[in-house]
Amino acid sequence: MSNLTEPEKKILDAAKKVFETQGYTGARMQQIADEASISKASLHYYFRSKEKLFEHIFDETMSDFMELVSTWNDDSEHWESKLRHFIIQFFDFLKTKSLLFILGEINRNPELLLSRRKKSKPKAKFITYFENLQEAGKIKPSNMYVIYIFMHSLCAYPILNAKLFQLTTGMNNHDFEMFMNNYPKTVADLLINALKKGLQ
Amino acid sequence: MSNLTEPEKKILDAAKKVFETQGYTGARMQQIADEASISKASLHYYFRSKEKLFEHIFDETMSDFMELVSTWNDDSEHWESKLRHFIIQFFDFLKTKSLLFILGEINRNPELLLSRRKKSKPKAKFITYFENLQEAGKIKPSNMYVIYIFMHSLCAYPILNAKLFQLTTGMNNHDFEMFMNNYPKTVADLLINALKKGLQ
DNA sequence: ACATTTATTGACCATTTGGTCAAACCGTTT
DNA sequence: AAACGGTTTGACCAAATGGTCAATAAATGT
Repeated sequence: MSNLTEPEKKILDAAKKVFETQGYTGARMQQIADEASISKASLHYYFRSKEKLFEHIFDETMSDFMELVSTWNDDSEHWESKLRHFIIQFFDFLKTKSLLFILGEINRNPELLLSRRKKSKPKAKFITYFENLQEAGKIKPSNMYVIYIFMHSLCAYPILNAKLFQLTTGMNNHDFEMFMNNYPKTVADLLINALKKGLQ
Repeated sequence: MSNLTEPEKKILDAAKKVFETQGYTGARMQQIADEASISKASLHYYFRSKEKLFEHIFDETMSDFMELVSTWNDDSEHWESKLRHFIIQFFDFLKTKSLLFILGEINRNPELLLSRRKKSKPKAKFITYFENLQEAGKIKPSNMYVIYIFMHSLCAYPILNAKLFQLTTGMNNHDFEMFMNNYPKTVADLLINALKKGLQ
């Protein structure tokens, strides 16, 4: 249950849209107000400054992202189907949220990460999960940091870079969409194969 | 041999630095002028407007990028060492040039790609190169578009996302640097293995 | 019905920012 | 040394932008 009022939600939705496409410096308070169908003065009534509003959006997007990637509970599901489910979920998430926004803002102002540091776990649950499986002899030895980074890269980059991939491969929108429909399965196959046979 | 004068080069270097860290909307003409140690009026003397200057930088960065990824000449080198060399080269390139800048600006204004479209090849040479190898029976059948996207993702994303990976894995700067030193070899191994054994 | 608090907004302000321009500067030619 | 073309810059401008505020309107309490 959100503790936000209706107008606050409306504003945050509008702000998210604008910040994610234009970035902090490119976003205009007037545009956010228009998107939320209120006056600029009202916008300032609810959120004191552009900076405060931005922090809200950034923290929320970042928080959603961190929550997803750190969710790796040790339930009864078999690791293989667990991994497949996660990858599907990850793709759905990435298609909605703008990871490019986060990366861009971190690049612009690396100190943005400091506020998040305290709230994050020291080691991704993903890594300990598979290290445990490995110690139990259920999968072959691999550097789980590598697997972790492989998974993220293979999932995130094709979405961030979709336009450029279309350009360099010569695929049109439709072909690329078809291609991407089948892509998550391909990624899952590769990772499962790597885990079963070991990377190094 | 560049056909640019000395002051033009100095300005473009300064502008590149500013645009790549701040983005188009965040970049300030005054900051570029300061970085190039000239007055803002001089800056406008050489490049009529911020837009013109931006187009120069964007096109140059984009052009360098396209040139690298489309360079895949069919020389005598064995495909395996060729791939290893390319990956090393690709990493070096990505560490220098700001791909995040390009992706961010394309996201902000997708029409930026239209100007580049005519100059790009319809199909990356990488893909035809390996499709030929496959037809010659030297490697196992794979979808080369998948291999292409895998390679790009595994190379580019860990560099774009370095800060966030450090945060979620709990590695410090030094550990992450050590890790990334060995990473290109790991990527090459994976891709070569996939090509030798076939993906699907 | 009246008073009080909460929302909403048009008008306005100070600052920033991309861009201009006339004047000064400098090396070369005549 | 005067004239000339290219270069440099301080001073300036118009537009854009984040933010403020007094006035008004709507909701809420008594």
